[in-house]
Amino acid sequence: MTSILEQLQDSVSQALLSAFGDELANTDPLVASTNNPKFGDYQSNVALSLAKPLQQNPRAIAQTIIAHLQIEDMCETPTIAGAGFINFTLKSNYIGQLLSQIQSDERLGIPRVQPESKVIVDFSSPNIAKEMHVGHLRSTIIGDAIARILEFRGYDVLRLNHVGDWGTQFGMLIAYLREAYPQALTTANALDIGDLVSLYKQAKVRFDEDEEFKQTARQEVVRLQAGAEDSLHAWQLLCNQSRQEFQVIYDLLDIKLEERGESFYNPFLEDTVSELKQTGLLEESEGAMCVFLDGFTNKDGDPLPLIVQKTDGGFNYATTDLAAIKYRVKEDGANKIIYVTDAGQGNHFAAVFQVARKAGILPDEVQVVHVPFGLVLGKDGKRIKTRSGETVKLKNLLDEAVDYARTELETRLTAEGRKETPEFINYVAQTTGLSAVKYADLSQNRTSDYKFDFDKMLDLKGNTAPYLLYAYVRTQGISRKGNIDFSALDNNTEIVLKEDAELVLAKYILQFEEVVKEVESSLLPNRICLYLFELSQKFNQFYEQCEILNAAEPQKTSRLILADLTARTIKLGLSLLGINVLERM
RNA sequence: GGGCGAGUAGCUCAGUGGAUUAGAGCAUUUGGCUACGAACCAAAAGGUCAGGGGUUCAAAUCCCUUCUCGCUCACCA
Repeated sequence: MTSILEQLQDSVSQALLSAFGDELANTDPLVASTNNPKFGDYQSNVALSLAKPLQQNPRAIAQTIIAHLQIEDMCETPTIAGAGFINFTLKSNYIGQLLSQIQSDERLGIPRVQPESKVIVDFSSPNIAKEMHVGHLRSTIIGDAIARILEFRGYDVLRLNHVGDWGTQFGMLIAYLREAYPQALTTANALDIGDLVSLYKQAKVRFDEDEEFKQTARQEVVRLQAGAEDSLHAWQLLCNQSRQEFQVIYDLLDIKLEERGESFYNPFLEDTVSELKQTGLLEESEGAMCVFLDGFTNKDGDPLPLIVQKTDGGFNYATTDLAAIKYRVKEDGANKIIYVTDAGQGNHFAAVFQVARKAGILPDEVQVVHVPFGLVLGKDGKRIKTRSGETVKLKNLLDEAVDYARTELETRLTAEGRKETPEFINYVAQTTGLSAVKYADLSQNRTSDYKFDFDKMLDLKGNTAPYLLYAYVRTQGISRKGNIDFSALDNNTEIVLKEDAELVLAKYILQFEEVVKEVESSLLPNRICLYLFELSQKFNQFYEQCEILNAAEPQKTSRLILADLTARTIKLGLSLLGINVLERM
């Protein structure tokens, strides 16, 4: 289905064309929904912007546009307000028709993109031998939501987990274990992940303080990259152990990912560097092989390099990222590559993208997008640091969220005198708790820093997952109470919309398509959250004001359809965020 | 010092050029359960959109500038 917004845009564009000719063929019709119901449902501001080029009074222009508009089916006669705003009010029978259309469609009228194209979403990407922390949580939750949205829209999405299983940090750990806990390098699961984390910290301290150890660690990386068997074996053991830990989190959060770590690109690193050499971009500087960048300078104003081969001969993450781009373009056939990482890596990606373009590794027609997100701050507003100690353990965090939800649920059950099975309680607590964590993260604009606050995150009121879940539960309560099968509702009945609350809800349901399409390009899932929250509010108002089960026909069926469409929109919307609904809670 | 980002109600945040009155939620105050689940709804109160210039018929939004805060600036990722 073409969204109402798109229909109006097309109509206004057509009217501009027939009224003023071809010069206005590419003029943005400036249609948007109104921010105040007294101005109708949609508005176009195009007349004001045309006043100067056309040398006419904007109200006169608006009048001319209206005279050429052909939208009798959708709208009442448009009106002119203020300086020259054109206001559109949808006809209620047209709204009813649209609702009937989406009612019979599993996708609620939202089309798939044509033609299908391939998108890689690179997200989560924890580091081997380290525990996942809240920063990975953001990447994981946001990346998963973006992948789900694009999948729903019909893109061929490849979800890649670019795990940190290579590089200097790794040599550092193996070098340290070799001297401190050699058995860990030969025996599976000799240490648990918590030990590995603290050993990593110790190794890091030595690496920073002890020049000799630093050299040893770097040599270890080189040995690894050269394929030394004992190093590889140790590395494999550590990876497997970490992998099991990650999977616990992914299972809990219902995240599907294909692991393709940095090491995967190891065989291609040398070729990548020689390719750069052939293009003439490569230069040696202070012993390292670099490509100097445009627009990046150091303190003295000199150009900054992207280092692709270190003085010791080892490669680094820039090399890996370049090799990964090449592989993803040539082998995976990606049309677009999305990287979901923290905003601090903005410079790195800008540099890598620039070099990849220059070197011809990244063709013009392939899009690369860094999707940054803000820092994770503690409740005190200070950064929760990755490498310097105190991190929130993800598993504990998630468990705590579920426990909180369970306590709250049990209190409520007691207060209401309800008896539920332990299975029900566990399931509801788990869904509510994990949803709350995901939703708290997704409902904020991802570019801003994220203040990590248990109380706020687990608050069951306001713009939170439980509010939406509860709105959904209410819709299902209607069908239970009235013994009504929503899916069996007659979709040939004319939908009658008379009350304000009905109309407001109906129009808002129809805007979901616009929101999904907007998020598809902006990659800001918080827009979906905001929409779902407002939809739930409008439903609650409708629910409060309009009797449903005891209404007379044809109101009753119309209202049941509204309830069903609300429910399906919430369910679909939440599924795009990786959140499951509950029938009862 | 350079680059990037941020500064909107007591708190957490929406809002990437449009309308007398800048929006939510939380917290505060008040009202509503013998209609489908009150985890709800209704109402009140709360703002020189960091400051100053500019562009525009129209600026929280675009440009310039100052201030404050954060992230980042070659062999970690």
